[in-house]
Amino acid sequence: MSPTKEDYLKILFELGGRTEQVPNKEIANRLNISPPTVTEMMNSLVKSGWVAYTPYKGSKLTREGTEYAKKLIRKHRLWEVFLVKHLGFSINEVHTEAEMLEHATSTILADKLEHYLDYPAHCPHGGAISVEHMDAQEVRTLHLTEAEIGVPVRISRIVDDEKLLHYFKNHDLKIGDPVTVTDKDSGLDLLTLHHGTSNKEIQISQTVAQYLFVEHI
Amino acid sequence: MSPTKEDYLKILFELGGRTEQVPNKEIANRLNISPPTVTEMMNSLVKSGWVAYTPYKGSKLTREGTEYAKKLIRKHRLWEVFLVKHLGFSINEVHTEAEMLEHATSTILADKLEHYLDYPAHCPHGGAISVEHMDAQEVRTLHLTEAEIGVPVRISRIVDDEKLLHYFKNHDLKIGDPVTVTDKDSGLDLLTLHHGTSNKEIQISQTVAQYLFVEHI
DNA sequence: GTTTTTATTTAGGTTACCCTAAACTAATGA
DNA sequence: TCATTAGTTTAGGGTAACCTAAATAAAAAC
Repeated sequence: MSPTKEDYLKILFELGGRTEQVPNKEIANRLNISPPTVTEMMNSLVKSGWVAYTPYKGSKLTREGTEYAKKLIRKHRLWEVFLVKHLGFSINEVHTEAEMLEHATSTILADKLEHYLDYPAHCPHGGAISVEHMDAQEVRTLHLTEAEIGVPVRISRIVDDEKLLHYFKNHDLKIGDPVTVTDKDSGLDLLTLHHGTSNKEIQISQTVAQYLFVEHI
Repeated sequence: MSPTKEDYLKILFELGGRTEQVPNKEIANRLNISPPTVTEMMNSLVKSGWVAYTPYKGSKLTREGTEYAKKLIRKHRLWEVFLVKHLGFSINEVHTEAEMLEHATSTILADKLEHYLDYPAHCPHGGAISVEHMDAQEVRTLHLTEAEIGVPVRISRIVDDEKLLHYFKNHDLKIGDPVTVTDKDSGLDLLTLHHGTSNKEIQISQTVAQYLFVEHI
């Protein structure tokens, strides 16, 4: 498996490719790659058994593909913990570094690293590290956009993407913060929150809010 | 720079490409690649300024190429220290892991890692870590094959290659051991040593002895 | 139920990195 | 010095991963 193909599997996972068919365009957007290249790659991933692909519909991960993606994400998150806790990187810096390291990490190395880090439960962005917990976390958590108006929730995870992390930092939102959605305006793509700790009103775009995960308190 | 090209620079450095012209065949052998591929790659490395290449003669690193190679070797050795000291890998296992990690390591990451490891002087195979020490080490140390008969020396460095490390382990040779060359037979490709710590006679092939470095005691 | 728009695919092309077979240089040795 | 051999290069070819432009399919809008 090449780093390139690993990236496709991971993105597919992050876009919900375990349960739903992910359209080519979304993958193309995320990876900054042209749609024809995605089609080509999907055919190749189908041949090696990682992906089930329906032309004009989209791609889903096979069971093997899902397992592979989870292992990659585990490696990614383990490195993030190491980089933040031991090397002193800031949460916003680690994504790019971990993105490179994950492809250069054998299973043995990941296991030894996990032991060294004393089996952390979550990465600095709140994502579950153990392959078993990843699914459980998915069940418990919901997208901020899905939270009901007036129901208090707690931010439990942020999809780790450099730009997104900056956006949330600029809006004073971080993991563990209690928030309550007070208004949703789809036309303006706006979501209004009451921020529990600062007691302030915060407005963020719904598009971006999709990448914030919350849990019921 | 691709990992592939980085490997070419590193091998060139290890084969003495700072000072001498390294023939294509040696590179081809080391990387398990066909000679025409090496020619092609050298032309490409010349174009980007890393290598000076004389057709039919061989390749030398430019100053920039040498600097680049040293930085890679530094990253490699830093990871080896981490893998052995903190993750509990054995000396023989770390080479392959470090070989992958080095290409995925930014300068910032290497710097932070070095700080975390408390600025180690040598990798587990005895190789100098700081770019400045690498040259100094070269001046001080000599190939075991160059050691004079009867003059006691100490093993200071082993080129870290999986097969070589196994070979030396099988012959009970490790870093720090005092040895004295008692005989050299070029016809049989044999080198006979008196091993200071065990007080035994050890015979190893001269071909392999080229990868053992020693210092005068 | 057409038409228009959007998404996807096909076709054809590029670069990086690898290969083998054949041609050519350079070194060796009779 | 000329022939043989060892090493290198040229020629031609392959796959992976990207691209753009054009064709086609599906979804949305009228």
